[in-house]
Amino acid sequence: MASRTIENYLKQLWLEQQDTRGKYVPMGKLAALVGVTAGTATTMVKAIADSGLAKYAPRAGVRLTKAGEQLALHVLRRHRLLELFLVEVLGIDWSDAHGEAEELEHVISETVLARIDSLLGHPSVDPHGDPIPSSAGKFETLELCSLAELNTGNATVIERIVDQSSEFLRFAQSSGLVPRAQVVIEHTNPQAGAISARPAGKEPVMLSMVAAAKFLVRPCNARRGKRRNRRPVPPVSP
Amino acid sequence: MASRTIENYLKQLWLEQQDTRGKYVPMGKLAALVGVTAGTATTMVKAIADSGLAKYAPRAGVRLTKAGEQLALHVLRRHRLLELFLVEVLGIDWSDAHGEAEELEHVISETVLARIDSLLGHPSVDPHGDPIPSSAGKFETLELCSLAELNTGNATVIERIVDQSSEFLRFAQSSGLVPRAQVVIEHTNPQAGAISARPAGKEPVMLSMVAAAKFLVRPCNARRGKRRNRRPVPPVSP
DNA sequence: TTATTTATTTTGATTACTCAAAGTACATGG
DNA sequence: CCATGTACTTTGAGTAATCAAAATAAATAA
Ligand SMILES: [Mn+2]
Ligand SMILES: [Mn+2]
Ligand SMILES: [Mn+2]
Ligand SMILES: [Mn+2]
Repeated sequence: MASRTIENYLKQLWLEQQDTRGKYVPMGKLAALVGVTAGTATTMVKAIADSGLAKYAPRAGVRLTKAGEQLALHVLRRHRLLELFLVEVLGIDWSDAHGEAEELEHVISETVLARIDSLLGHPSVDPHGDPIPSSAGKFETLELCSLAELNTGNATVIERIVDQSSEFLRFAQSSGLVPRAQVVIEHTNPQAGAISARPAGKEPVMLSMVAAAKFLVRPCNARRGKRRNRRPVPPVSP
Repeated sequence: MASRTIENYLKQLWLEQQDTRGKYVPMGKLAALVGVTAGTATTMVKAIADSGLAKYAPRAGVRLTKAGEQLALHVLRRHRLLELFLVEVLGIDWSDAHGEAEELEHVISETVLARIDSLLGHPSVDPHGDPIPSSAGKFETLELCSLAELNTGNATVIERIVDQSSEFLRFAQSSGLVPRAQVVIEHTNPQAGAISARPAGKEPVMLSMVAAAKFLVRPCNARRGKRRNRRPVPPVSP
């Protein structure tokens, strides 16, 4: 069994290598994500590679093997099911669930996880709209675009929020910008780099393009003029 | 914050020193309970003593200080609330709950614990009938006697079971000898060192005195003739 | 191309926990 | 009062994870 330290490395690696088909994750990046020095990451990655869970290319970076991906997906499944459980069953605040799950994901047994899963009705997304991998390690992502890509007058439903920081989540919740909320784009101002979005039954909210890009929505009908190459897979978060 | 290793030492120490007012717990005993060699226990206990959580007397043993007791009681509270939660909310098997809680007790946050506590309605005993310390670290024990101390014809209610091993718990459950179950003593045979107990609506069960002593009951009216000094506090289990 | 900056790796040390085995204290029983 | 066995402590060594700082490689700028 992988230690909790290694589980964390694997999960961060998976999240990071998701969008970069085939590219290696640089050591510095991984170190920052896990929260250790680069030297520590190098040492750990070599150990992980020795156990067959990753491929390590000195001075280039690291990438999970199939085995490593499977293990990472199981950790991710535990994490996201736990997040949903904490929010839905225990009433833990949305913005705190992530931190709690970060610890629990390493100690929960398969038995308990299975009970949680069935208690929640085998859900497919966590409280942030992030997809939950199946127990077989299968993982599906919807094609979504973000609030930043919509024009004035468009109406959509928020499906997913790709920022786990409690501050941002608290802001999102207090504005009414939560998964499953209907939203209308009131104004777009490309010059100012900002838009105004109004969640159904709430006050309009000003969002910078950076902030707007964190809200993934559906349907994604009307595209802004300049867009040509839609991003293939949205950035993924724990 | 105490590491999970130290939390385990503290909890075992507390359970062990409960009934022995003032006596020191010998190193060998503690080592066996925690599952390490005697040398390891000695080293750890010296560290624990240095941090003020226990008093260590070489060649005599170790005893928790007030501070150590408080910490131990918080771990015990987490353990027992989790056991009840696993059984009541998640439907985990009675006999598995202990092992699961043994891990979870070290990672659950105060916030999550408080939610669990209120979800369960601030319970006072865990699934084995063991009392749950209050969040302030207060701890109450009922005066109970055991099935082994009753005479033929006596009827009582099982309040508590003082053996956490899954095998014993599975046996107890399948026999109907669970907390809150009504039981009648059908026969006592001091010569054979065995009794026969019949749970309401179930078949009678043969129990050795050792096994019978693991079921604590109430009311405790009729005492066997030979008993004079009733045990002050019953043995405690995690 | 050479020099400088930046990213990465290596080295040496530290902390927490553990065991095996050697050494020491002590109760006990002759 | 010595001899011995048992319980306990000490010692030496190992594993997992970490950091700070020195060494190295690669990318970039001059
Ligand atoms: Mn984690
Ligand atoms: Mn999430
Ligand atoms: Mn434990
Ligand atoms: Mn218990």
